[in-house]
Amino acid sequence: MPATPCAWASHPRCSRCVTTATSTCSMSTPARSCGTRCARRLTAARRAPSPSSRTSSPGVAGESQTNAPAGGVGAAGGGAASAPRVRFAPSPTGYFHVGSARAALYNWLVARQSGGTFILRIEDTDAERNREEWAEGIVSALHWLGMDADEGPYRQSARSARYAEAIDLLWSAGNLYACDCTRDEIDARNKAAGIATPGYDGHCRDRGLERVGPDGAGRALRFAMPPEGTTTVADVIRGDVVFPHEAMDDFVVVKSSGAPLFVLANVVDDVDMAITHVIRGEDLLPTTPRGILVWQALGAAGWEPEAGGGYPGLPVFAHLPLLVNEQRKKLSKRRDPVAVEDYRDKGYLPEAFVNYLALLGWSPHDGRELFTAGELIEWFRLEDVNHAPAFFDVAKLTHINGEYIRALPVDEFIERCRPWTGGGAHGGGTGTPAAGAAPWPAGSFDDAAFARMAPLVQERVATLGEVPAMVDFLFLDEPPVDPGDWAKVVEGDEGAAQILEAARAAFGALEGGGAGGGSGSAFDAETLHRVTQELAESVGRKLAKTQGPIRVALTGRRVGPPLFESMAVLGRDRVLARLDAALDRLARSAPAGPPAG
RNA sequence: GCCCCCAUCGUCCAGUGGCCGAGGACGCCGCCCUUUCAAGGCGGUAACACGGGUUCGAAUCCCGUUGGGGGUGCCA
Repeated sequence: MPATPCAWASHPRCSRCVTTATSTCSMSTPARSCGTRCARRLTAARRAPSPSSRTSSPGVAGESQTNAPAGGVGAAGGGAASAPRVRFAPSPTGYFHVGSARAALYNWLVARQSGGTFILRIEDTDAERNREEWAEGIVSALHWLGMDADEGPYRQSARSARYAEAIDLLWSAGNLYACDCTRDEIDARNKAAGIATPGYDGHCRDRGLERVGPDGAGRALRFAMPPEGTTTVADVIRGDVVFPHEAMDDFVVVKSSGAPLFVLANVVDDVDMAITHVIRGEDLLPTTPRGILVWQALGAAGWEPEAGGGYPGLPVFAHLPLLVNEQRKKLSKRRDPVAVEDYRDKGYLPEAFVNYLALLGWSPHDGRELFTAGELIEWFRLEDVNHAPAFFDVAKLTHINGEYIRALPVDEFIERCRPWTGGGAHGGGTGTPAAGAAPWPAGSFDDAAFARMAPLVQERVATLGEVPAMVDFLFLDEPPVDPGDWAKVVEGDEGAAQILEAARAAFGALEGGGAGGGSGSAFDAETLHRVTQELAESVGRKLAKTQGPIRVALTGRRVGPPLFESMAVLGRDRVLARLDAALDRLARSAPAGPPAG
């Protein structure tokens, strides 16, 4: 097998690495990327068994098939010659999977960094997966992430005529044969043959069945595999992956209903849409050789792509490592938090989410972990993507989200909170939790009050969804008393009543803001801090221990934004009223009196 | 069963034959700061799966083992 040049078309000087497996790429920036990966691929290629077989099957020629360009970089699909055309091709499932989001991101990055086209194609050939709102959900999730498609969304369900053409063509060319075996029959034969869990045994391959049975029912159509030889997937991330044909069975390409299956529809679309780079999950790697065979069979049969311009060479492939859970298993929707919409609703910022997604399987050479989409586009390299599955770590996502929130200008932070605070109108599009998510009555939100608290809240939350609980005490008539906090910090503290009484007196002596009365001191954070400090000294406690009961009385919880600012925003009247109420409640629930003895 | 992929701290990455007595980040632990909680600062914990080989020298290259994962559908 000849040395294989790097298939990564956009790489300006990759052809330098072609010569031998030991040659070192001399390109300067970024130094490691090209030389290393190409070296990897070359060694992988050397490992591949040399093709030797020949076939007379109805399928395509049985020689070693590969998507590696034969004569140099420029031969790989349209990828090298023109701007890349990448596609994100999810099947609608009712929600947007984080793994899909990452695949979409990597595709989007390749398009953006190369002046290419990012195409969205909904793979809904399966009638069960064909709900309109599901497709809309994909579009809106992509929009939220800032990755709008340049083309599409195309719907496979709207392209059946095209698939029918391809099927007829392949049938005429002898690549397909009809099969009327049932799954049970196949299993029975395999079992009899002593094979545990096998594929199709080729039973109908030479029976010459018609596409339609005597009863008028359609038959499934299988692709006739070349019996010998191998097909090689030249993968940008993994190098050459060789699949012996003898280990692949004759796969079904058309259902008995006449509907096309994944490999067929997927390849027809990629050809028609002139896709140059196929970037998707590693779970599709084992089916890629099938797709390559179909791609080649279609070309050999004279298929004319919708896009025109002649039949395209194979696309460049890149199979991304899977995203896994703590059990190292593929993320499952049943037990793992995989819906992007849920993260959106919890208050994760799209830019933070994208940042984290990018880090799952890739990182810039300088070790930076926080970067803008623009920097990502500039630095990202598909060939630098890791090979091993990555654990989707919500804790780290959350940390990064917190970094992004804290970096926001306060004004923007306030705006971004609107979907959760309910105050004013918000721009729509990015927002999200269901309307009325805020825990207070619609009309009681006070923009000015929230604005005063915002800087303090901003540095205390890691997600926007945590914001309401930080400020709800300001917009509710009664503080939302946490039973546990009340029991521990107020009821459980023998000095609480004394502190509350003293606080009531000290704060009451301050002016409420208007003129007249009081000590002449304003009801502001600085003064409140000083007064509370004095109060603490008078009862012989530290400020930290003193503010506890007051905090719970006023805000209902023992943790929250700084107390004195909170009190200032609350205002003198409400502070005094809540202190009274707390004293009242304490008197009723826990009759005072020192414990005996 | 068969085919394929993968293997550095608990996690995500850095590492591409000597600069590695392995670096960063998240998490965790401790200290500092401090009106709670965060944030921030400082310090700490913790990994090259195993065995062979190649080499003067291997986390790095090769082979094998083990382990994990994916695929094996008239799903995608």
